Parts: sequence; structure tokens; C-alpha cells
Amino acid sequence: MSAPSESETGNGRSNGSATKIQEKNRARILEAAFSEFAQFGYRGARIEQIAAAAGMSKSNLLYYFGSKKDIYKAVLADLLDIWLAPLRTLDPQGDPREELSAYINQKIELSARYPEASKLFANEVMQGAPMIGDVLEGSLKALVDEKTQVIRTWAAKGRIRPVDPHHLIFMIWATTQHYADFATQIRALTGTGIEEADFRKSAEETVASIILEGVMAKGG
Amino acid sequence: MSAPSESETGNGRSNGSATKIQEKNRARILEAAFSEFAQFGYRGARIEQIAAAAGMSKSNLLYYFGSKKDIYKAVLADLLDIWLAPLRTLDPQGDPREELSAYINQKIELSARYPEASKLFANEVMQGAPMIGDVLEGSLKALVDEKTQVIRTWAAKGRIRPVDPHHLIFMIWATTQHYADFATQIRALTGTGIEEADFRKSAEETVASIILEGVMAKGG
Amino acid sequence: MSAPSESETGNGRSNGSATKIQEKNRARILEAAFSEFAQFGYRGARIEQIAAAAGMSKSNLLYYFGSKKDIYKAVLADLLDIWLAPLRTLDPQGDPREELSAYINQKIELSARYPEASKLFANEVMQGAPMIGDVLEGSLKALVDEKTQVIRTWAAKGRIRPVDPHHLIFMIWATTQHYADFATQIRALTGTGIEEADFRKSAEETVASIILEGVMAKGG
Amino acid sequence: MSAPSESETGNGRSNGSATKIQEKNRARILEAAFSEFAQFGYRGARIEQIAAAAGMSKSNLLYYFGSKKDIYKAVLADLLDIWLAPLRTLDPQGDPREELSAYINQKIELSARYPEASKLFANEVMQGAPMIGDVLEGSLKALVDEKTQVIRTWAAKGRIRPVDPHHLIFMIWATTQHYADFATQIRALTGTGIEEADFRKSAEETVASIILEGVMAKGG
DNA sequence: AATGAATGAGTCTTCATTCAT
DNA sequence: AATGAATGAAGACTCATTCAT
Repeated sequence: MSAPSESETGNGRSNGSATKIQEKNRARILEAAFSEFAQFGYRGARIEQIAAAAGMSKSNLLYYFGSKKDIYKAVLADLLDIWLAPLRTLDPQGDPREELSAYINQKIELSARYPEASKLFANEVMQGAPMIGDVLEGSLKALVDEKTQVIRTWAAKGRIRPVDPHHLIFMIWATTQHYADFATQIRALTGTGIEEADFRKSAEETVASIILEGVMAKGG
Repeated sequence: MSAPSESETGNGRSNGSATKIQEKNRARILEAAFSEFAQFGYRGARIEQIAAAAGMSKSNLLYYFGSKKDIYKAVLADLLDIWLAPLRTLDPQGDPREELSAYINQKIELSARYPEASKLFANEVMQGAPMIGDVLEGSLKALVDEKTQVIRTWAAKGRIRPVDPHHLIFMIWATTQHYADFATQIRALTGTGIEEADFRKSAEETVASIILEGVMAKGG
Repeated sequence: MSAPSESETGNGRSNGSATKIQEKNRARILEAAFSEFAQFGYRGARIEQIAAAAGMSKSNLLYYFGSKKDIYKAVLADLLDIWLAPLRTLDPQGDPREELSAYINQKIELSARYPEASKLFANEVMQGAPMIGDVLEGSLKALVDEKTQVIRTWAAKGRIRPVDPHHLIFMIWATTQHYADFATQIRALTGTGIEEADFRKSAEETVASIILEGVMAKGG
Repeated sequence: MSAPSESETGNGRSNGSATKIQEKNRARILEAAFSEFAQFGYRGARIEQIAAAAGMSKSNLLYYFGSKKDIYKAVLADLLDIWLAPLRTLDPQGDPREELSAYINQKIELSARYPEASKLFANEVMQGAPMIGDVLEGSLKALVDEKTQVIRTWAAKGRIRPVDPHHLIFMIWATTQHYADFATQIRALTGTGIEEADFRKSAEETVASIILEGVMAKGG
């Protein structure tokens, strides 16, 4: 995970001017925490393992983030930045086929590059989104409201079939994230995974093709 | 969850002739365990909470299932029975449009009726399927291999477009299960959920329509 | 400390009908906790030491009282029962000299019998009464308001000199509790302590004599 | 607390010629430590909080005082200087009534000005005087022995009633220190405290009046 | 069949102290 | 003279599991 997060440190000395070593350590912690929380969820995650993965002592980790919850919050903040970016790029002025196709591909790339982020997000939501519930109901809803309107407009202009935009978005989310969240199952069934270029390419093609064909106006 | 499971109890008292009260308690435990494991995953689940939800003491629960892992195994066994059933019904002789449509609907119904089962499955797989990895690689793979062949045959006959059958199956799984696994997010964005009939109907229609349109041969 | 306390157990099974073993263990814990909290205050007290003094494992102690704070609360509840009893007996109808004399003696006896209770109370109040602040402002204030009125009535009738009743009460409290709270200093200076009968007798006589002479009307 | 203390620093840098800034910092630390130790006792006190109250980093505080115990020792040394001064002024040649009255007033003033000192002393003694036990048994005992003799002489001359001098001293200590140590309780019961002039005046008058009346020979 | 009692291995967190700069 | 970084020991609390009844 690379996106820096500027949340509080837990020790009272965060005065905005973080040292290089601080930045480095915080980044290493967040990266390690991502994997751990993604795999085991909040309760199941172990601070000690995060510290080990970050190459430091548990005490030192807690010197940077005062508590398990603090780490989790910081990780989620980073996550949302990454996770919601692609949807923002959906352009009302663009060609529906190209826009949707690009969006699908971006999401699959994201799943390939940040599989832990995907799992972490899934985990948090599956537990009822105790930490990011307000984000879902707030800024995410606003964003989705906006984009469903874009889709409705496309349909009104006859550029796509009139499908329920929410379900379309859910379908894209579900399908693309599936490659990260269910990677174990996919590997068991196909012997490969989204992190391998060939498979990613076939996934992108198939998914885009089905959804686009399914959504395009027959006459289009 | 009601399907009884005949896995081992852990204590030596299961002599085959289970009392009615025994059966009832085992069922209540499994039902409670389903929710708990589904929401929190294996590590995060708490025996005490399962016992409380099942209306009995922690000690008594452990009288029925000797350990946390035993409960988890029993729950997973039940889960797989339920979870894999619909795919088995996919009939090579049937009409692709009807078969796929029926399969999608069954999966959505399943998500609506057993949302915890869906989450539990997701959780287990996301953690690397430590418990059911062999099932995935064994009987599930066999089943999927068989059904991908069915789809390929349909394509070979020109009854559907030649899409990669694995990706098609993943898309159906992902999309339908999404309504259970991400219910919190869906409710935050739409104000409703798959357990409500209207929403379920619109989900089924939209999903089936997009996938079927996306998969059907243009000339078909 | 012997007074039983009926506060909650911390484990959720407290159904009112406590077993003998439960009662016994709870009593032993409270007794041990009294000493520990009295000597070291809340922060300084160590659960492990309480458990050791009570002759059980830390885990078992926490089976009875869910947290350090719970123990502390239970101990304080017991304490207040014991501590405030004597003042209640101050009888408006009685002879001031006898009433005050009896009250002083009771308080000195209390300090002799429950020196830890005295220290514990002192400790809590010295820290700002974070736990019993409301009791002080509530029931204790009500009780003291009542008794200051008694003293004022005595003065109005000319049975004692018109002294400020609050200060009189504080003087009695301070002086009598001093024998428990400052026992170490007293022993360093006199070689003995309030728990020894001779010393206790001389303390009672001297204190009572000075206060009574100091308070009685000259003509009386 | 302002009295400077010349106890050892713990680090080897104290070469006798302390900078102004050094002196100032040491004073600020001691002042902050006084409050902290007074409120929470030795174990309960937190170095970090002392540092914060003194407006410096924890590390810097430990640069001045090598360890928690060192700070505590320095604070106690200061304390004893302040705390035992008034008793030394008790003049055998003076008039008992005036001498005792002056002593009582001095002690009450002390409680008003240095409430933390009073609490700190109480705390240390209540824990068994682990740090100042030798002082109590040494110089304090010598001082008290001397002053009890003064009181006995007064009694022998018929200038006061023959009361046990130890108990008289304890009574004065207890009563006057009570206004500092139990300030929270006093405020809960009266709405005011010894730091307010009116209340202090009434305390001084009442306490002095009761003790003097109680101690003076009837004929005197 | 059921439960209260007890435990030990974790798990998070605090805190005095040391180190390097 | 001062501070940020780091640590290890200790402390509170959790939790699956065992024991006795």
C-alpha cells in the first residue's frame, strides 16, 4: 500500500512535520496491517504479527499507533482513498461502452494490485461496516447517486438499455472484486489467478464483453 | 440454518441414537454458530456468544461439540451442502437461457434466505480456505469442471456466445453472493436489501437480463 | 472486612442465588482487595497481588469480578456501609456529652478494627473521590446536613457552646481516622498503635476529653 | 512548590554550578511532581504526566532526574522541610494558649497553601512510609519528643490540663491536615474549601477554640 | 444432560527506562 | 540541553478448554 495517510499517531507528538524515519515506519506498519486485517478481520488480526511483518517490535509499533483500533482506522482511511477512486472517473460525457469498459478494467487492475485492500473492504462491510458505515452512507452514497444518474441519462438517450443502475454497479463491483476476495477458490478451480497477466487479460475481456453486450441497446 | 449435520461431536457420547433434545440442541448450536462465524470469521468468533445465542451455557455447548474447531467444521459441512446444490441442477439438456436464468435466480434466493451462509463461505475462502481447501480442489473442482464443459458445449452448438465458462460462473457467483455479503453497503446505498421481495425481484431481473443478453449469441 | 456485598459478579451468571463457594470466594477477594486498594490506591493496586492474598489465581479472581474497577466498586460499596454507620446513631434526643463521646469512641473503634477501610476511604477522597463523589454529595451530605442540625439545636438550647457543626464533625473524623491512616507515623513516634488496647484507651480518653471540654458550655 | 532541593540528580552532570535554566527546570519538575505524587501516590503517578505538567518531554525530565524514584525522593525532601517547620517554632517559654493557637493557625495556613504537600505526606505515610520511615523514626521523633516534653512541662506547671501530649499533637495534625487531604469531601458537604478566606477563618477559629478550651485548665 | 468453577495461554496496552542524535 | 525512537517488563483482560459435580 503506498498511499500515505495523515491520521494521528497515538503518541502525542504528531506536529505535522514527520521525520523521514517516521514516515517510513508508518508506511511499513500500514502495509503490514493491510495484509493482516485483510486476512483475519479486525478481531482476528494480531498486533504482534503486524509488528513482525513490519520488521519492528510490538512496542515500537504501538509507539506509532496507540492502539489496534488506531491502526485499523488508518488502514481503512487509506483503503477508501484507493478504493473509490475509479468510480469517480466515470465520465458522463464519454461513450458508455468505453467508460464502462475502462471502469471494469480499472477495477480488475485494482483487485490484481491490491488484493488485500479488496479483502479488507469486504471484511469490514461483511461485519456490518462498524467503522466505515458513515462513509458508506455519506460520501460513497453521494458518489453512487451521482453515477447512477449518469447511467440513467445514458439510458434515456438510448445509448444503453434501461437497466437498473444500482444493480449494474453492484454487478461490476462484485465481479471484479471477486477475483481478489475469492482468489483461493479461483486458484483451486483454474490453477491460476488475477495476478497473472494472461488470466487477468481473459478476465477483463470476458467480464467486459458480457456486461457490455448485456447492457448495450440492441440497435446500438 | 436447519440442515442437520452428522459430523463427529468430539466427545464420545454420540452413539448414533440421539435424543430429540440432543438433536434440537445441536441444531440450535449450529444455527447460532453460523451467524457468529459468518460475521466474525473463525478467529473472531466467540464460543460464549454462540452459546448465548443458542440459549445455553458455554459448558453445555462444549458438551455437544468438543471444541471451537469442531463447531466450525460442522457448520462448514452444512454450508457446503446448501451452497453447492444449485450448480448441480444445471442441466446440459436444458435451454441455456432457461438454465442460466434459473441458476441465477436460485443463487439469489439462496443469498436472500441464507445470507449468513454466504458470508461464512466468503470468510473462509478469503482466509485462504484453511478448512475447505480440499473440498474446493476436490469435489467442487470436479463439479465445476463438469459444468464448464456443459457451457462449452452450448457454445460449440452456437446456443450461446463462446465465453470463457469459468469467468461466466465466477460472474454469477460474485454477483449473486454480493447481495448477501455486501448487504450493509447495499442498504446504505439503496435503503433496501435482498431480503425484501421488491428489491429481490428487481435484482433477479436485472442480473439475469444483463448476463443473458451478454451471453446469448447475437443471432440467437 | 466481613460485611457481604451484593454487587454484580462480572460473569453474567449472577442470578441472586449465590453458592456457598461463591460467597466464600467473593468475601475472600473483597477482603484482600481492601488491603491492596487501601495501601496503594486504585492505580497502584495490582490484581495479581489481590488474587495471591485471596489464595486464588488471577484468572479465577477475574471470573468473580470482571475487572479491576468492578472489584474496586464492590469494595467501596462495602466500605461506605461500614463507614457511615456510626454517624447515623447520633441521637438528637440524647445527651450531647454522651452522644458525642459515644460517637468518638465508635469511630476510634472503627479505625482500630478496619484500618484498611479508613485508608481506602482516605485514598479515594484524596484522589478527588472519582468513584464515590456522588455518594458524598448525595446521601452523605444529606446525613451530615441532618446531623449538623442536631448539633445546632443542642447549641441553641445552650447544651453545648455554639461551635460550627461542620468543623466539629470534621475534627472528630480527622482525629479518629488519623489513628488508622497515619498508623505508621504514630508507631514511629510512640512505639505503639491503635490496635493495642492500652493505647486505644488513652486515645479515646484524651480525644473525647479535649473535644468534649472544648465543646461544652462553660456553665454546663 | 518552590523550595529548591539539592538532592542528587541521578545523572552525572550535576557539577554544582547549575545554569539558571537548569534550576528553573528542576523547580518546574518538582512542582509538577508534587501534584502528581500527591494525587496518585508513588505507584499511581505517571512520569509522562509530570513531564507534561512541567511543560517538557519525558526524555528531558529524565535528563534531570534519572528515575521515577529519584524525583520522588527529591519531592519528599522538599516536603519534609516545609512540613515540619511549624512544630519547631513551638516555644517552651511562650504562653501555651498563644503557642498552640499559633501552631494550629500555621498548620491550617500550610494546608491551605500546600494542599498537595499534605496529601503527598499522607500518601507516603499511608503506604507505610517506605521512603521516609527513617526520618519519622529519627529527626521527627526527636522533634516530637522535645515538644511533648514542652507540653508536659506546661501541664506540670498547671498552665494546661494534663492531657497526653502525643494525642494532642496528633489531634492538631489530623484536624488541620484534614482540610487539605479531604478537601473533596469538605467541598461536597459545605460547598467551599480551605483555600477560601472566609472558610479558612472559620476553620481556624473553631478548631483553635475547641482545642484550646479543651486543653486549658478549668481555672485558667 | 447440564453447569459452575477454575485455569493457562494468549493479547492488548502501559510505562519506566535506554539509546542515538 | 533536549528530544524522538525504541524496548522489555509488567499489567489488565480475554477466551478456549478442562474439571468436578
